[in-house]
Amino acid sequence: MARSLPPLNWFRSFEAAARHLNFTAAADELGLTQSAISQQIRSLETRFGVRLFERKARGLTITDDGRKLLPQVGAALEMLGAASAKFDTGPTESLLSVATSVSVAQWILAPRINCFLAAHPGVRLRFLSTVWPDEFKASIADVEIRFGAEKQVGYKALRLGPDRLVAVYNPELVGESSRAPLIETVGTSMNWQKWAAAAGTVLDRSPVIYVDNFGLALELAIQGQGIALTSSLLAAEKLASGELKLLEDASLSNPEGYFLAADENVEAAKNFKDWLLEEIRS
Amino acid sequence: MARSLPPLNWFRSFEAAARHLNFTAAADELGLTQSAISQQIRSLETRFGVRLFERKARGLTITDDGRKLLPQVGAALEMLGAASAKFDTGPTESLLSVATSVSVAQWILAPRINCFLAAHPGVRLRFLSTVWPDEFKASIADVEIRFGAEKQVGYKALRLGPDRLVAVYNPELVGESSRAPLIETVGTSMNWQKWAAAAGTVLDRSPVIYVDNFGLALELAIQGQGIALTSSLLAAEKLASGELKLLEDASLSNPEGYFLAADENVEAAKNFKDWLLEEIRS
DNA sequence: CAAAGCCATTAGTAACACTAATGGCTGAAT
DNA sequence: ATTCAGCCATTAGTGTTACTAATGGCTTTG
Repeated sequence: MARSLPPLNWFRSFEAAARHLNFTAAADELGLTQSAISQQIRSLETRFGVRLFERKARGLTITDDGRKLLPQVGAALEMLGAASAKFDTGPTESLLSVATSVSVAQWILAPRINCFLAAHPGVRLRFLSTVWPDEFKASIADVEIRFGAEKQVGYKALRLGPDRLVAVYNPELVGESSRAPLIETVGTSMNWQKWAAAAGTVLDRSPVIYVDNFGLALELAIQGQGIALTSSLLAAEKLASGELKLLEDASLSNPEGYFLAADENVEAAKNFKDWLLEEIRS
Repeated sequence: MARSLPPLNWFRSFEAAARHLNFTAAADELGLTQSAISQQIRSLETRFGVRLFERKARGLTITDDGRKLLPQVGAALEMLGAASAKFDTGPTESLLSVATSVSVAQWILAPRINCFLAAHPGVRLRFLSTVWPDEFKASIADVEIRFGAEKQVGYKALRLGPDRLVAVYNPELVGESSRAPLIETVGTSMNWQKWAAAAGTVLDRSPVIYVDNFGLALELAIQGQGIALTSSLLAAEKLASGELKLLEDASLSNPEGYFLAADENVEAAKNFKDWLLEEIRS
């Protein structure tokens, strides 16, 4: 997104034309003239330097380039359409819904959830897993645990912690060798360069594996696939048990982390929140 | 998409302002003036009838409505950016993108990925994790592993298997007691009723925990949280090692499973596909 | 208290996004 | 073979939009 994007109307016209394979029909659908559609598509083609449609006597055929462009444009338009519409909140059932990052589900909740259930008999749980913050799931859940930066979450959300960025490896499988592949998590402001700077060391290689959540990075480390930059919160038990070790004992404060928010009007949600905060504290 | 969408530039300005929480910084980033940003945000707020930001003396805070809007707008912008970037003359890097169900990432790929990397030195990996099939990630990935039913995936996709629906528990933590909580995975056509019918047994209780992917069900079982209905493909190693046991030795054919598709024009993707099919076979 | 930070508003205008009209090309129908 | 229909491309015109520079208001900081 370094340069400006074409106007949204160009994309809309492209998507409609691709569906109808006919500028005139697309124009009818969008309430424009055929001329406008023709000009927008030509502008888009000029901008991208490719032909998006072949013009035939009775309409269009889409080119390979046009076919490539279509899924993302279609999805983006749908997303912006949904974003512009109001969401319906589904009726809340007696079931406690927890929208949670898959990483937290795997490493924090899965080992401990029996304690919560034992302390609150009769409560049933529904987990809604997310890789990235998911507003739809959050809007229908009673509790949300999301990954992100503090300034992007509500002031009522509490960060789960302490949580720092650490480099971990499995000493049994990787050994003390520092030649193991580097594993980096994308989608955060942290990376191996920053860790190395904080550790006062120099990286002699680039990461080999990129993942999009700290939980998978941690799993790969445990499986001996390499040295992973991940969250100390997630890795806490494995570090305490010695199954994982810190590389260089260096850790970084991480602006992104896991934030917990609960619907204070739902008793079970409040209980869950209190319980989880206590679990992490101890 | 019944009515026209706001201009794309409004969404861009909104996203930048939400990131910076400062119109002036957003303006600098987008190469516009603060005035333009201010007007665009106001126009967007007027259009939606909600306040997206609270204005403070030293910048902004984002409202709940703004927070709701942000992820979809961010994702759509990223999509359109990626779609547009495809037509820039950027050389494709030697990074193999794998869009994969989190369950397969955790249970199948994480323990084995070193074998692939060892056999193909120089290949770097980027994992794009999904809970549900994600067309965007699939469209930008070289390999896709998706959960679903055969009739919903392309004819070229191969099912990973054999894979049946099994009920598993951790004998060490749960013991032989059949009073442990039931864990059920939603989003498939299978459930505890069907399993019981196939096993010729009767359920005397309802599930306590619902999860939305087989991988988390399996994790909960291993952690001793109960008896989980999950995929035999995912559970294979834990069953072979005895860490998990089958309840009643009953298993069901499952119409939903994990399907693998690779871009045959990408050498590394073909290699990955061949490797994974071989791994699962052995 | 003065200065800095930062948003809101106004007036002005270049650029854009469309329309109506016209023309060119191909395929279908006779 | 000829005519007609379908449908895209292009042009000229113009109303609207999207921006800028300038200014003002309010709060916070030093």
